[in-house]
Amino acid sequence: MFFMFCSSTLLSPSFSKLSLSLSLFLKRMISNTSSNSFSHSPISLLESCNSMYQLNQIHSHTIKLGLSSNHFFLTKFIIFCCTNESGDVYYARKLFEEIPQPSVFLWNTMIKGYSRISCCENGVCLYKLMLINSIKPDNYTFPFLLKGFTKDVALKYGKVLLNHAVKHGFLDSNLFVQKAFVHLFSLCRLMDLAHKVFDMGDGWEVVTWNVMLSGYNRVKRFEEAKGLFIEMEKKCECVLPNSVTLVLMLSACSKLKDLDGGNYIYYKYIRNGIVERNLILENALIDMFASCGEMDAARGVFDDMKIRDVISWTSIVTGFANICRIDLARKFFEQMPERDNVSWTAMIDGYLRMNCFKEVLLLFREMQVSNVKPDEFTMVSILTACAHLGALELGEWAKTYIDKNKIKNDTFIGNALIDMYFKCGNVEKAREIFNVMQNKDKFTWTAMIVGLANNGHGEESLTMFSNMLEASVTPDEITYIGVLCACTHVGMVAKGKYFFSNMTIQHGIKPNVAHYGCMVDLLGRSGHLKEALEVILNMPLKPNSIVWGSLLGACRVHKNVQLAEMAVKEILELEPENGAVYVLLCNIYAACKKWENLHEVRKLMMDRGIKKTPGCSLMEMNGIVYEFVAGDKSHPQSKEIYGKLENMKQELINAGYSPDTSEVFLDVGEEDKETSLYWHSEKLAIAYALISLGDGVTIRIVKNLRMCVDCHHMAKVVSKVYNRELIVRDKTRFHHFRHGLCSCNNFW
DNA sequence: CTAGGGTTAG
Repeated sequence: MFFMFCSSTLLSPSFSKLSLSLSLFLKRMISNTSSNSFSHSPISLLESCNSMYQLNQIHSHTIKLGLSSNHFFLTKFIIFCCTNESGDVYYARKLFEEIPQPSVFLWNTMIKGYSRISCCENGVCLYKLMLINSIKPDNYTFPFLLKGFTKDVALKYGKVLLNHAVKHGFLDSNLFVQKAFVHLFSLCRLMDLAHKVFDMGDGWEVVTWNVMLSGYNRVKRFEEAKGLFIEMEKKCECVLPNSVTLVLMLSACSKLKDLDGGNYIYYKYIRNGIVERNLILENALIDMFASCGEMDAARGVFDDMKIRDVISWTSIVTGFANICRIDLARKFFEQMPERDNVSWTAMIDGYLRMNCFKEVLLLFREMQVSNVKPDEFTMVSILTACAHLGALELGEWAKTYIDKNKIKNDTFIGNALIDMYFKCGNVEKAREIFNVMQNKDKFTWTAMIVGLANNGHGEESLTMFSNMLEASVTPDEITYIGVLCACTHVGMVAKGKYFFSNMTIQHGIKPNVAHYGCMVDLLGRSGHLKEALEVILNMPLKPNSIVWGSLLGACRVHKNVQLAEMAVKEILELEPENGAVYVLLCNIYAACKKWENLHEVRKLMMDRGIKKTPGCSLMEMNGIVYEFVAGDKSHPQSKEIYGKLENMKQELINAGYSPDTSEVFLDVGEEDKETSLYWHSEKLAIAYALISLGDGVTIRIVKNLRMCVDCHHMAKVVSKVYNRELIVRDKTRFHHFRHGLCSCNNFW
């Protein structure tokens, strides 16, 4: 009735007439509040008000009637403004200020209002004000207050508020208060605290269990989520998992690659229909199977689904990409009815995993054409591809794109940028990014340590490492690989040994095969071949081909045929198809002029039908990446390039370059090896750069194999004769050439 | 309270 009255008030042109009746109505209402004639209860009438506009009407009339400070009305107004969907909390606050001594109830209502509109800082202010006014919080205060907290605010005030709740005795008595704190600590990732509070309560409903599980998932403590779930199952009389619980558990199993756990959930709860299926649950199932590599099972779920969304499809694409079935991933990707940025990024990452960087960039272009906006995940992948291609211009374009399109510049992006700049040889820019990054994680520091080491700044790399420790960031096994790398690249044998032993002593990291590989590399490159061999023979793990490969590389440098033979035999035991190893042995024999042995190996290769994969070099120009393969003539300007090489040769020889063909042999196909017109891929790239790149532009080349002596020598002379800066990144290290100087002093 | 994609080394 009152609602109708209000409505007509709003619509009627003769508002004043009606407003008179309202005044009368209100007066009667007040005089009636204590009477029993509630058949037309004034309270219930007021409560049927449902917009701020209506509330304003009533309020202004109470003012006209001189009832502006009437407690009953103010309270009702505040409740409306704080709890109704359309209520204006700031309006409530003004009214609240007019009440000289508000009750706890009113304080709580105001706090609840701020939580409703997600102004939790205001809620906290009010809570503080409440304490200042000597009002004690009750067991409603905390649930209302905490409800609207964001992660940051929760972190800022969570612990203090917990102390308050303990002090007032709510925490061990009131389930609602406990629940509010479990939610809060789970939200701000303080899972140990959340668990503590959780253990104080008993008989939790399923939602609270779920909050705990999702909290553990959020902080990637999946094992503990599993443990909690097992605990939950023990209490099956009191609480049963629902579909949300199962989704959380499947997600944990997916991240743990725990197929047994995933199957357990599937068979116990899902397959038999104990818990009803829904789209989210089925997608979680697909994801679990897919990340465990069980694509048949994943397909089974996928095929049986009544409704599939873009997430279902993307999970299948990701699953195939993860087991390196890029063809099947692509097939499903093509068949998708719609693709979002996650689908595109998943496909892009599939190619990244296969080291198909050109496909990455092609796909990215396609993505842009189809008008799907990349986000920070996509851009990390693009930057990673640029890093591997040595595509600095493209990488810088990506950075500009990120800035321009306001893509979230998070730690992942920063790390990827640092890595990209280092891999393109731009140390200065990498440092710049590092310096402005506000959140540095272990990846950031590791990228710096590795990047500086690779670019010949070994000392600075080790300084970074001590800065990292000072910043209380815990290094992992990869950080230590970087540290050992730094020692190797500047020949600090003693320091390397020191760090190798310290890694276990200080940080409890057991050296893995790769670390032993680093030690072999460190000792071998610096000429301590016997010691390097001892490391291999005494290591507690089975040496893999990389470890033996390090020794082999060192033998090549220091021309130790005996050890090299031994290493090769070991490697060929492990990888009989590894063409590069045969080639390396041939190179060693060639370097020592042991022609007979060389022919033997050559014959062995022929008999076994081993073919060496051709080396290739990449170079970027104007954002386009060019690929050069040794001896190849497919480039449209091939003639020019070879011409340039021929006339370069004389100029270079005049400037002190003497061609060294000892290592050429096996890089060439059968037909080409007799001709003198054979050129390494990086030489083709250099020649092309000299033809096409303007003066003063740095020539940047990425080579997928080890740079040979001859090319190294030639690059040095090129930088002098043509006054060019040259950066060549090969499989094992960076080579900077400027004015004929090489920053890679202990190249060998 | 619930589902999909990201960074480092060898």
